[in-house]
Amino acid sequence: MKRSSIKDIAKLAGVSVATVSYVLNRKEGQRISEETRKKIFKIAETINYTPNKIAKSLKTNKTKLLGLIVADISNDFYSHIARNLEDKALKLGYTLIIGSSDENAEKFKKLTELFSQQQVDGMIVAPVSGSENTLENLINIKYPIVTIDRYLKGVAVPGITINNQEIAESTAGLLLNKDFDKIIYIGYETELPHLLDRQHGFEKAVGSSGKTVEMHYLLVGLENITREVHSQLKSMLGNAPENTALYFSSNKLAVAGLSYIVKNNISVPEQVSVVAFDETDAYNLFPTEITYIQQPIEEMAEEAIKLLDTQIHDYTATGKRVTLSAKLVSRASLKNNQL
Amino acid sequence: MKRSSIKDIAKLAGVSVATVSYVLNRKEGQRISEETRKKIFKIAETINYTPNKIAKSLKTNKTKLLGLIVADISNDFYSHIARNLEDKALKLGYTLIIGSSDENAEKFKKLTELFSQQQVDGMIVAPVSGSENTLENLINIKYPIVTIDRYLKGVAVPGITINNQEIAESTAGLLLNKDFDKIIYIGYETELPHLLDRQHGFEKAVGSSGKTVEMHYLLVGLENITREVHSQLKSMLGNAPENTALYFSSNKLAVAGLSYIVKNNISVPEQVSVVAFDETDAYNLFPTEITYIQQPIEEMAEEAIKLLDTQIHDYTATGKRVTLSAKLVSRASLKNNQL
DNA sequence: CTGAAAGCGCTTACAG
DNA sequence: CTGAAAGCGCTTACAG
Repeated sequence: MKRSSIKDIAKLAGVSVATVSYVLNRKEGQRISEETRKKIFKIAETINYTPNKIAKSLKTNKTKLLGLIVADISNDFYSHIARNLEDKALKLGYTLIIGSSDENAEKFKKLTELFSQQQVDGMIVAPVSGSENTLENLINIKYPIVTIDRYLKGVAVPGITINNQEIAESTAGLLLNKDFDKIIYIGYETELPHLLDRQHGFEKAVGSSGKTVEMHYLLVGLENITREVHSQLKSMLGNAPENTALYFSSNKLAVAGLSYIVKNNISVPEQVSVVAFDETDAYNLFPTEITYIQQPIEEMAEEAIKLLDTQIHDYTATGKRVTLSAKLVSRASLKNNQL
Repeated sequence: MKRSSIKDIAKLAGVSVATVSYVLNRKEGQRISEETRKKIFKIAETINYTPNKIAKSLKTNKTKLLGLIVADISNDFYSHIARNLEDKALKLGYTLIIGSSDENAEKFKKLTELFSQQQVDGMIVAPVSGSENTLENLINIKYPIVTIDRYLKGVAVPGITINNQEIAESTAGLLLNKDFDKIIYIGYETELPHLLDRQHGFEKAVGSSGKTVEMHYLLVGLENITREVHSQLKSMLGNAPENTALYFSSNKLAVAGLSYIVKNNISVPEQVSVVAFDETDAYNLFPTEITYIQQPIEEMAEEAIKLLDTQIHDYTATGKRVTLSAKLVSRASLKNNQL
């Protein structure tokens, strides 16, 4: 594979590489005569010139590359985040490098190192438990970083979050007002603040209601989440539950839980009402339309890129956080959902 | 953001940059005295040195970056492909840049240009209709390319495919042998060879059986696939279908179709048997376990990376194609599925 | 209106 | 065992 360079064009046009560079970068319209401009463009086209951004990057210290670290790109939520980020990034001339951390702090660190070596202009990350130090080191050297979805306690880095606690609290309130005989909460056992926020919001509503709710916590990143959820539901619901509400704090948990419901012919919302955090196409295959909490993914992506771009051009470690609002999409899986 | 360079280390260690480079790259174990080696490593660590791969790339003409172009990264199938490619690539020291073409030849071309400017060492692409020229130009300059999932007619480029025609034919044969009163095929109206292969395989089996099958074709990349499939099924199935079989040629079509079935309380497989190409988590929420054709995604990713790596190290435009086998996962949605 | 030259951070033959 | 030097393909003050 042989690539042509600015030098080749210069030689063919009988001008200096400087001139070629000026023309190709469309700088200072008046600088170069229209004649040479035309000649240069034509030659560039005929020899099929593509600029070497690597060389440019070395000189300008900008790569126009952005690193994205998610927990797992094959997860619905993150692949949609990635897709939206890709679009927004492209608009500002950035290209995305994507890596999956697998909820592993060591792998997370490796990815940041990799990205840093590739000289990405900035990173958008969904940090994992135990990656506080990694993030802090990046902040210390003023590497432009923005968190998305998640954040870490005590680490002052700009980022995008949603109103986790608030939306969980109001949703819980909705459930508590509907006089269910039993409310079951299926969430994660985790240190991740954004998940704890959701949990605390839920608990707060429960506390002030004076009612009891069965809370169940599963480990984040569990191998066989489905089996785990099934066995939990089996002991809690049995085969003939009545007037019960089920709250899932992620779409993965919801899919696992709904598959149990389907397999056991439990009817929704007659026997069990269901509310879930986050959406997924899978809901469409469930007999009842699922009530879920919808995150503003496109907006999150837009704000994340905007915030990162700002950091790149003018680094100020303010730890500015943007909070967006998730909303409850009320559908048939929640009884009397018009109330 | 201030980064330290090899020069900083050289100065601190009182040696030349050449020496530092040799040590850090662990070349020729004997060359440098153990003493200086240790000193250099220590200094590198204390000043937190990260190599600038951009500079290295400029010199070595290798970036260790791979470009991946899929139709849409938020699509289940492609996000899983991407995830597996990411893992395999990392093992060989490559990092993935990902872009979505949206089935748009112009966007596909733009992405290849972008990747080429970023000097990716090679590309893994799922080409779109109309991108023959783009691919050919890349091949002409001997850019290492591997196709995955799809391929294009008349373009000799190495790639990974599955036995599309064969698996579609044998699956169709299975359906035709089960004396359904009606068999309905829902596929795509497309020029994409891999999809045509599937269609032709299906048609071949139908032809040799002497039976009739209702074939329906939808445009690839349709905006509202769900509505379209619903309206098709409404006219073909009505509300009380009997002894009917439904074949979907992608997971997206299947999800659309199954949501119709769910909403209309049609029972599977009692009234309608269902077979789909490709899988998705969503199947878990459907009351009956879905019979589907499973592609060997991990193996496809492994072979793609291997093939591309080979091309990168020794370019020979042989157009070598690797064909892997998809297999039918037989479950309850197909009546008498033990036969 | 245009060119010569330095320099971005590395690698690597070559010389000693 | 180690260093001086060229060069990868660009950009950009500076000089004319």
